[in-house]
Amino acid sequence: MFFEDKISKVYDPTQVEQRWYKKWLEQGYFHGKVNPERKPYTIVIPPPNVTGSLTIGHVLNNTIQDVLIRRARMQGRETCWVPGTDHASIATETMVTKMLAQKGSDKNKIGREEFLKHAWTWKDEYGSLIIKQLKRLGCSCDWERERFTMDDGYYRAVITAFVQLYERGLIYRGTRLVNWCPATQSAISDEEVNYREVEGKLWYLKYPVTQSDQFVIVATTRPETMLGDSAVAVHPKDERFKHLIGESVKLPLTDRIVPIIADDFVDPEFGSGCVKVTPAHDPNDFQLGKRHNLDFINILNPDGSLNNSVPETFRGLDRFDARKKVVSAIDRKGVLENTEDYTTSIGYSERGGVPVEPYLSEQWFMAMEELAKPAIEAVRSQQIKFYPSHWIKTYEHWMTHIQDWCISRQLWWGHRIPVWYCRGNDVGQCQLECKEPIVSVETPESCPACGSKDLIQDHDVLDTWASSWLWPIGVHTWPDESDELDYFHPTDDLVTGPDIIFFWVARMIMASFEFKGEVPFRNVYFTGMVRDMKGRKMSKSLGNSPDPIGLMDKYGADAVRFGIMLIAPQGQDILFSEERVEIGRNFMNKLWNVSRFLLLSGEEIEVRPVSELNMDDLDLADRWILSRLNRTISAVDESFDAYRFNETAKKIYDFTWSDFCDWYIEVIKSRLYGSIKAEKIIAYSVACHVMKGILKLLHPFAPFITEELWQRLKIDEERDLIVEAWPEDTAAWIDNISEGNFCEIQEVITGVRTVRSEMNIPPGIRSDLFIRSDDGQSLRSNERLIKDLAKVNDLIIRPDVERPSKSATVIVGKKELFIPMGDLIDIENEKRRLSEKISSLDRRLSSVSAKLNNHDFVERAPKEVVERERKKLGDMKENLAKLKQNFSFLE
RNA sequence: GGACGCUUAGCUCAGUUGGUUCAGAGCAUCGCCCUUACAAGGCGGGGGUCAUAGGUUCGAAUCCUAUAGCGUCCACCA
Repeated sequence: MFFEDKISKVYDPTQVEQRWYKKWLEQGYFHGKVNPERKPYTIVIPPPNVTGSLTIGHVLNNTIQDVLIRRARMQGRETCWVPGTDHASIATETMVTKMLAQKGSDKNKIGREEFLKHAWTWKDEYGSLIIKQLKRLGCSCDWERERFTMDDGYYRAVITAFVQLYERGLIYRGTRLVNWCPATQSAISDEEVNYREVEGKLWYLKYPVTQSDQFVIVATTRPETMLGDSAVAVHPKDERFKHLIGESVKLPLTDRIVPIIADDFVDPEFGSGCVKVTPAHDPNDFQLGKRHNLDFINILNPDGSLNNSVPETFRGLDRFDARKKVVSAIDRKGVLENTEDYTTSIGYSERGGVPVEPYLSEQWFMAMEELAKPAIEAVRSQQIKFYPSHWIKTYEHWMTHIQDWCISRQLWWGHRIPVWYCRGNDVGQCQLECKEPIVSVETPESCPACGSKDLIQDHDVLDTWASSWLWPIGVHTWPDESDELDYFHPTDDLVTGPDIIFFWVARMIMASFEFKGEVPFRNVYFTGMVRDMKGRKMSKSLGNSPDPIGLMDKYGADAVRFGIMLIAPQGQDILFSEERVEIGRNFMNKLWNVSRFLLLSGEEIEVRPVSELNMDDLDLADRWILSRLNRTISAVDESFDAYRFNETAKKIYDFTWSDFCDWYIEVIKSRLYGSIKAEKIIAYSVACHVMKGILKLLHPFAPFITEELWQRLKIDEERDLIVEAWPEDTAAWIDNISEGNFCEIQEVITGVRTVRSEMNIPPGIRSDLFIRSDDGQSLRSNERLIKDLAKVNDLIIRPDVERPSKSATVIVGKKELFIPMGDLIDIENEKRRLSEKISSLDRRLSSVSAKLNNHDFVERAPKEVVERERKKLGDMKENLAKLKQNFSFLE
């Protein structure tokens, strides 16, 4: 009877997905234009690194954005989701350097210009991979607006921002102790350092006090830095060492004489109470050095090896080799007092993966305090909302303790700092003025002070985040004003991970205030981290990160999207496994098959819009499902607006599977297969209406399959689903009475099914059903429904029904159901069943009556609650009596 | 050291304002079914003193306090 070729039995996503993505693009549905008639809805993508490929984290993040933008599009907003990629200065440079190394080349050999050529080639080759993958996922980005953080326009934005901040005095150059990554040989920001606990040692060293035979003992985790010591410090009030303050020690190995100083910083309780001070290689010692005017002795080369400031035997050694050699040298000298095991936390370079060095160098910094002020206020005042809100505290803490930001990097791939230095003219005049750097958006032709053309540009590039912090304004036309910029900025929602709250979120807020005078976005949704089932982070080295493309090949993009949305509670980490995607896949298949049913069974049935149906012709089930649909719509809207996507997905899932498929479709089968034309039309029209409502609600989550099914079910004047109107909940369809009546019928059917199942009645065998009920009106008018779904032959509903012999009993509400079973009945089984029911009801009854016997409860609880409990007690007593009576018939 | 989060069925997790519908879902498990959309399915069953101890309340998975375990972030001790 069914034509298998018309619609397959199993949903096959592959060609459906490709076909629809192409069609949507051709129709220009993704592109947003300035349109004063409509309210804009904007998102900017957190630009993935050009070097990257799609991870499960990206799937989660971008699915959420697509869900948001698709719903907004259906709600009639002018949508614009700007995509793009990040040049990822240090990450990309590291990869290109590795690639060169494989070819036997290296960046210093080929020089800056040549290196950048390689980098651009690399970018052109790999940069589009993740973009392709996002398309595969179904992301409805405005691809005509795709940007790259180093394209020409964006470059100009970054440089302009630098110049403006310099002119405001917020960007300055200074010599400071910075986090130095010896692997990439560049400074990095505080945020790019990750601390890890490491098993190390604490070495106690004896430093001889000059002109005395005494020693002071200092403890250190880094003995090699003793080569750069320029003092020993003690606490000023420490009685043990008071007499030594102002004296000096002679450093072993270098024989340098350094003073013993007093400073509150020293904790007398720790170690020996004496601290060696290495101002050029430790942040605390740096402060000490400044306070006490000590020498800053830099002992390291940029690659982490020891330089010429140390005795010859140590020169050129790597810092870790030097440590070993220093330890054995002092041991031989007899000044190694003691060695202890010691766990300490060491900062590692996020990209380089090696321990960072506090390293004295000249860098560019951005003063942050002033920039932070409006940004703090915006979040505090809820002008920007965080979901979940507990991130506010983290944000505020960082913002109120904000440090100046080291923005220069000793790298080549990135935005080269727009600063030039004059090397003086031939005459050699105006040397003084030439010391001022020339900071300019345009490349200067000559020195404004002396006219020399011998200018040299700063070698360094900017931190990646000093470009991506402009993303919301930079992807449009900034620094140029335009209608577009004003129309699409601020954006509505930002979806990102909490791991970049400081790197990116906080800085974007500061940038938009600084350069555009307003917030960059109104809401920030922080996703959780995606982990494996053991709770471990996804990582390449663990091999536990699944390939999203492989998953999409196997299950379809919709299944992947829906599966992950179903398990992504707001702000909670997500334990991912393929099983989740299977749930998505199964649901898509369910959806496919219920549509298949409608398409195949409705071939010759006329469909009418529900609004044109005569209300009086609607069946109880029709009213019920329409009421449920409308409740679902408003529940979906509610959880959507609260950014609770997992809840939203779950509601659609439950309604579709349980209400629509398991009940409504089963219920209407008798009408559809029957011979009354009018009934067919009504049931089928309602079913199609509900189905289309489901497709609309689900479209943001599963765009491909819903569009495909929509096309097959839609009537001519309807548009493509992607731009169809989002469903409105029609309050008029909400029908409490029908819901109550239908629920009663569901209970009767389930009750009968349970008994049949427990009594092992084969499904092929139908039985009669007697219902004793004072109020059987609603049941009687739905006889057919009960008969079909409960496999009943004769249905007798009367207040005075006699209990047939050899029957099983079920109590539903106030009704007694009797199922005559003839010889199939197992009396012992039925006895056990009933007595279990009796004792369980007995237990619940006594708990309710205890409650009602409690004076305080009756006095203090709201009236409705007490009334409810009273009614409950009454019903329970009645039911208990019925059960007991029926039990007695079995004796 | 500071901040935040988590602990509910064998597993993975929902549970928004305390009170019918609060103890739920999926997977797993057990029983019966290839019933003309779907076995990636249908029907039915079993399974939890909601981490622990106190407290608030007539009433707590839900609010408060403490404890334990797990996790994340920030600061950092030479």
